[in-house]
Amino acid sequence: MNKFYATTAIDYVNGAPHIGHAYEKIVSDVIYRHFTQRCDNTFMLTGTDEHGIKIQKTAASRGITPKELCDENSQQFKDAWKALNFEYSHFVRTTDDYHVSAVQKIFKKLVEQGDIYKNAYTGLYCSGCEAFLNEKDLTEDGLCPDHLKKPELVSEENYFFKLTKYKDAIAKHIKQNPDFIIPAFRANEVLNQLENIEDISVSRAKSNVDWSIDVLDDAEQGIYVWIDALSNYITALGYDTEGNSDKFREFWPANVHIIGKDILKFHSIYWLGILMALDLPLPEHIFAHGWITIDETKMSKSLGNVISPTSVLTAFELDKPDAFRYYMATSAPCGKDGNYSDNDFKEKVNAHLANSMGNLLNRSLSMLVKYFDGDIKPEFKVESELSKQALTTVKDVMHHFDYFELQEAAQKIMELVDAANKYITDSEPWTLAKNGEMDKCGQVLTSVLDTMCVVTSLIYPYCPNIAKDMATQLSYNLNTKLQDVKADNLAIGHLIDKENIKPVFLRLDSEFADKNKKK
RNA sequence: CGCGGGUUGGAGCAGUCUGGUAGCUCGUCGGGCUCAUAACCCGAAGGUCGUUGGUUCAAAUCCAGCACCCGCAACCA
Repeated sequence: MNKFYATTAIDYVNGAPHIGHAYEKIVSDVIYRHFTQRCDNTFMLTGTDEHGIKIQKTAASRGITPKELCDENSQQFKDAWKALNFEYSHFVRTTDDYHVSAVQKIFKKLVEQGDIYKNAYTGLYCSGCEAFLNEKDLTEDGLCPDHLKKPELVSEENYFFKLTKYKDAIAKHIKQNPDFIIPAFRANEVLNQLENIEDISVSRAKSNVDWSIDVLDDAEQGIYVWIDALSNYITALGYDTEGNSDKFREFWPANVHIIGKDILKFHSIYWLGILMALDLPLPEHIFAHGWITIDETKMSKSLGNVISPTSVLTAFELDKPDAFRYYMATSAPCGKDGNYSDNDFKEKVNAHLANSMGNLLNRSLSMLVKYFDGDIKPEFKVESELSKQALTTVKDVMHHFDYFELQEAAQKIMELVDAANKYITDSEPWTLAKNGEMDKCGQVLTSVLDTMCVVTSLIYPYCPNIAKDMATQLSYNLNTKLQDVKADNLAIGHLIDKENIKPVFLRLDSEFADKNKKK
C-alpha cells in the first residue's frame, strides 16, 4: 500500500463543534497518522457542510448572512481541530468556489446521461417547518408535532436521482466485499435499508431553500445535500467531469470514509450510487464509528450535557491533547459507542500513559545513566524475548489498524509495555549492577530501551507529542516506517545525560501536575 | 410476529462459531521490590456467566421458550 486517502464526515456548521465531532476527528487523525507510518503518499480530508434550510434560518434569526454564519462556525471547527492536533491535508467547505462549480457540473452530467430526472413531488408541507413532513411524524390528529398546524398537500417539481437503477449493483458490492462496511455487523442493516430504497430527491425549490448551490440551466432549483455534500470527497481532490486533476488520479478511490453510524446509509447506498453513475471507482472501506456518551448518557442539548471539544483539556489544564486523544481513541471497541467520564479519563490515562508507559521510559533511562553514564555499549546488544515480542506487537498493531480497531491496537501496545515492566522487575538490573554483572545489566536495559523505541512509534498516532518527547530522549527517528522498525533501534554510544531525562506524561493528580496547574 | 445486537465478579469488556479447570483492563485489599512519575512486580477477595427447560458423561458455550436493555428502520457527530 503506497498511498492512503482518508476522509472524515464534513460537519454541518449550524452550531459549534462538540465532543462528538471531536471524537470522529481524533479517531480519523489516529488512523491517518498510523498510515503515514506505512505509506509514502497520504491525504486526509475534512471540512464543513454549509448549505441548507437550517443554516439559512439560523443566519436569518441572527440577522447575518448564511455565509457569515458559515465563516464564523467553520472557523470554530478549524480552531478545535488545531487544539486537538488533528492534522488534515485539506479542509473543504461546500461553499468553496471549486466545490460549487464541480458539484454543478456533476449534477449537469447526471441530468444529461439520464441518471437525474425531474418529477413532481407531492407531500405534506408545513409552513412553520418550511419542510415536507412524513405522515408517520404527524400527531394523531394529523398535525405537525412542532407547530401543531395542519400541513398542506403541496406539489413541487424536484430533480430525482435514479438510485433504484443501482440498487442491485450496490447490494452486490456490499455482499461481495465483506470488508467494505466496517464494522461488519452494520452491513446487514444497510442491506435491509437497501430493500426499501427509492429514487432520492436531489434538489429543492429555490423558493423554499435559497441557500444552496444553483442547478445550472434551472433557476428555480437548488442542489440538495446528497450531491452537494457527498461529492466533497472527490471535489476536494480537484475532480472535474471534464478532466481529472493529478491529485484525484493519485488518491482516488478513498481507502476509507470515516463517518458516524447515523450517516452510514448515505455513504454506503447514496454515495455508491452516485459514484457508479459517474463511473468512478468505489472507496475501499466505509468505517462507521459509534457515538460518545457522557457519563453513560446520550449527549443532547435538552439535557444540557453537551461538552465542547476542548473542555476536557481546559478542565484538566492540559497543554497537549495527547491524553484526551488516547482516551477518546481507545474508548470503544471498533464501531461501538464509547463513553466519557472525568473519573474514568483520569484513571485510564494515569494508569496507561503515566504509570505504565511514561514511568517505564523514566526508570530504564535513569538506570542507564546511573550505571553506565547513559552509554549504550556494543556488548549490550543481544536478542531477547522482549525484543521478539516488540516485533510481534508491531505486526499485531498494523493488523488491527487494517480494520480500524484502535482500542484493540492500543491494548497490544500496552501489553508490550507491561511485558517490559515485568521484564525489568524479573531481571532486577539493580541487583546485577550490585553484583558487578555489568554486561548483563546493560543488556537488560538496552533491550528495554530498544523496545521503548518500538513503543514510541506505535503510540505516536494516539499521542504525537508524547511520542516526540520519547523519541528525543531515545534519539530515535520517529519517521521510521513501521515495516522498517527493528528490534535493534538504539545507536551504540552515548544516549542521554541525567538532566535530559524528563517525564513524558505526568499523573493528572501528581504534585508536578498540580504545580503545573498553578502556572 | 420488521431486521439485528446484547444480558459474564464494584465498573467496562473478552470468551460463545470449533461444549471440557471462567479470563482481561480499571478499581479494592495484602505482600514484594527499590531503578522510577506515591511508580513497578506478585498474590488475594469478589461471578450459581439474565431466566426457565432441553440435548450431553460434561453447557457461559448447542437447542427451545421467557424477561429486560439497545441499534437500525426516521437529515442526531
